[in-house]
Parts: sequence; structure tokens; C-alpha cells
Amino acid sequence: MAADTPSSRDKILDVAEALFARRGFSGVGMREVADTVGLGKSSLFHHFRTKTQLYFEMLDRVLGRIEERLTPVLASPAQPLDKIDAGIDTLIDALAEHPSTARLLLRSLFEDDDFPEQAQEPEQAAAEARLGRILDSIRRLLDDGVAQGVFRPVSVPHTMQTLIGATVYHFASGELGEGLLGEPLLSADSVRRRKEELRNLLHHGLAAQPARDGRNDP
Amino acid sequence: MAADTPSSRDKILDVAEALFARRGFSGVGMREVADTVGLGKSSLFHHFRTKTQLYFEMLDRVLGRIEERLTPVLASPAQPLDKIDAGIDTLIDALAEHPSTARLLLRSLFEDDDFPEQAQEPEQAAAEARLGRILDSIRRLLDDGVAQGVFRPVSVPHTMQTLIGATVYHFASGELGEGLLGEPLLSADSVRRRKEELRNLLHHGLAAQPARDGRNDP
DNA sequence: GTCTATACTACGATAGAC
DNA sequence: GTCTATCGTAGTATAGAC
Repeated sequence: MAADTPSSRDKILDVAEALFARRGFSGVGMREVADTVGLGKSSLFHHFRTKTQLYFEMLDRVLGRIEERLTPVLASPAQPLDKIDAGIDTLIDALAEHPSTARLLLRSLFEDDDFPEQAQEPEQAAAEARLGRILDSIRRLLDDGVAQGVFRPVSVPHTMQTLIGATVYHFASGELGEGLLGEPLLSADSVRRRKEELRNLLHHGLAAQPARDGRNDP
Repeated sequence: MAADTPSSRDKILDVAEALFARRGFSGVGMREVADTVGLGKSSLFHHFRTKTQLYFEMLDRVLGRIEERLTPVLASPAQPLDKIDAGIDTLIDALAEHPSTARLLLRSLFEDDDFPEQAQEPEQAAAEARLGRILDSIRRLLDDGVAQGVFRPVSVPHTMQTLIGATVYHFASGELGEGLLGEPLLSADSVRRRKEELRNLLHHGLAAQPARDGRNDP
């Protein structure tokens, strides 16, 4: 399936994703995007009204890939602790698939000020709505776990923040993270180890009782 | 002590800190810095050779404030678990003191590509060395805790990544974090709660045995 | 130490030919 | 749907008067 020779639009979105992830909204010029795609600068404005629209359409596409994978996992009828394991596996796989994803997501959280004050593009609202849906489904999972007594009586918002930090931040940490780990962030080994460490932390730190584990602990 | 009418240099650094935190290196112009300080654009270049130098000198100042507070705490002869509690308290206090600190630190991790390729400024090396010292002292603490059996046999690098995410990311998360919490990230209540949640998570998730706690858990 | 003036490049965006 | 040409603005940085 797929691989239908990609349209110019898709090629532009691919390039924009890689460049915005590396240098942020203000750090990337339409000229650079055009050159990388192999088009003239003006041709970009035929496909996207403004740079801001290009940015948010690309961001929504990234969020869509996450939502698509995470939603079925979090909607399953499994127990909260199993669902959080599966959800973290899925999220980490999604972040590890494209090196730009985590960086883009993290950058998007504090690049709201970067955009020209003009009338806000509708694509921005779409991306924000999608992020809201993803966060809501995570919140429901944690709410359920606490209500059922499977999790300690933690603050759900704070726990969500910790989970985002432990997943998105980790895979966005670039040279610093690789320097600490001593290996690439996205190698198969490194990704598996991250899942394992995080799962162990949560089984000990979030579950109401330490829980039957995988390996790694006495 | 202090409050000696600040020099132009100090005022420029203060303004640069706030602006770079909000919009990143590429998103801020020397013109905007100058206007905010109340100087002509050219006067900035009398105090700082280039925009890049201004950026790294400001970043080193921010890291210096952290190092200054964290070093004595992490060098004390206390037990690992007490030291990690104290270290997190200290780090969170430092991050909560200026709203720009966490954002600046997080941005700095993936803005390495943003700078012109020219000969790298010596101020960059100074800032990187300072960050290295801070990370080393944290790593030693975790190494000790694992070696003494006070902590579970976790991966120290992965645990450092989790700690950075749980502190720096949290206080850098801006509107998203405030939307989740339903209150300002930097209010006294919110800061206290963050410390408490993180302490509880670590006492259950990192300590080898669950540990006598504060409150909040049965 | 601050200013005005300026050099040169790049930016986002548009017009209009093909 | 892509191109060349152009507009107006803002970018970093420098020269030189005060």
C-alpha cells in the first residue's frame, strides 16, 4: 500500500517537519524549505497561504499520527495499569519512529509567542483540538486508575506532566540525552530500555501496590 | 546588599533572558532587545560582540544561578535519599524564581542548530562546561544511591532524564501545563505541590524500600 | 557609552508570465 | 503548478560623530 508518488504538498510538509523540528518556527525561512524541496520559493505560497498555515498544518499531521495510534489503545477495556503500559509503549514507538516528532511537540508548547499577531489561522485551532483530545484520553485513564484504587492517590495533572516529561522530553533531548546515555536516543536498544525504565518507575511509583514486574528488579 | 543601580550590561542581559525565553534565539532581534532596554540598537554591539555572544553569556548567567544553589546541597554528606529530596527542592525553587529559567534551559537543549556556523564563541564553551558540572554532580548522587542499595538498580542516565523532564519540562510547559493544572505553574501552592508529588513518586519509585513519607499517602 | 547613518542580506508575501 | 521579478520590512553588524 501507499508510496504513490507523493504530491508536492506532501513533500513540502515532510521538509517543513524536519526543518521546524531542528530550528523552530522563526529559525526556518520559506526560502530554505523551498530549496530543500527543490521548488521555487513562490511555489510554496501556491500550496500554503502563509508560513503560519504551513506550520500548523504540519503540526496537525504529526499530532494525527500520534492520535491514530494512541486512541485505540487507550479506548480498550483493559485494566488501568495494563493500559498505561500499553499506552506508553505506543507513545514511545510513535516518538521513536520519526526523529523530529518529539522535538516538534516540545517546541510547539512554547512557540505560541512566535507567530505574527494577525488573524489566527484555522489550522491552529485544529491542531490544538487534536492535542486536547489526546490529553483528555490520558487524563481519563489516570482518573480511572485513581478512582479504582489501582494507582496511588496522585494528582492527575501532575502525573500527566511527569509522563510527558518522561516521554516527549526524553526523545527531544538530542545531544544532551545522547551524551548522558552514551548511545543514540532512537536505537532499538535505547528505545526498549526507556520503556523498561519507565514501566518500572511507574509500577513502583504509581501503582498502589508494587505489582508483578517484568525483569530487572530483585 | 545588591541593588546597586544595574549597569547597561546587566539590563541588557535581563532583557535578553526574558525575550530569548519567550521566542528563542532566532525569534528575537537585536533591535527588539535594544528598544526594550531603552538603548539604540548599535549600543548593544558595544557591550556584546555578536548576538550569539549575548545569548551564551546570558545562558551561562542562568546556569550559574542554578549551580550556585545546587552545588552545596549535592556536596553535603547526607544520605542519597535525603540529598535527592533537598536537591529537587533546591532545583525547583531555582526554576520557580524566574519564570524564564526553565524555558531557557529547555530551549537551549535543542537550539544548537540555530547559530550561524561561524567560529564558535568562547562563551558557548563556558556555558556547556557549567552544565556538565551540574549534571556530573547529579550523576554522582544517583550512582552513590544505587551503589549503596538505597535506590533500586535503575539506569542512572535514564533516571537523570526523567528527573530533568519532571522538573525543567514541568516549569517550562507554559499554557499547556497551566491548562492541565488549572492554576499558574509558579504560584506558591503549585510549586509546593510539584515538590510533594515528585518526592512521593521518587520515594515509591526510586527508593529500594517505599520509605517513611510525608503525608498524602495511606 | 550612546547616537545617527548605512551596508548588505534575508525575510514573508505578491504579481504576473508561462 | 512553477517560474522570475519585485515590494517593503527587518535582520546582523559596522563606521564614525559626539
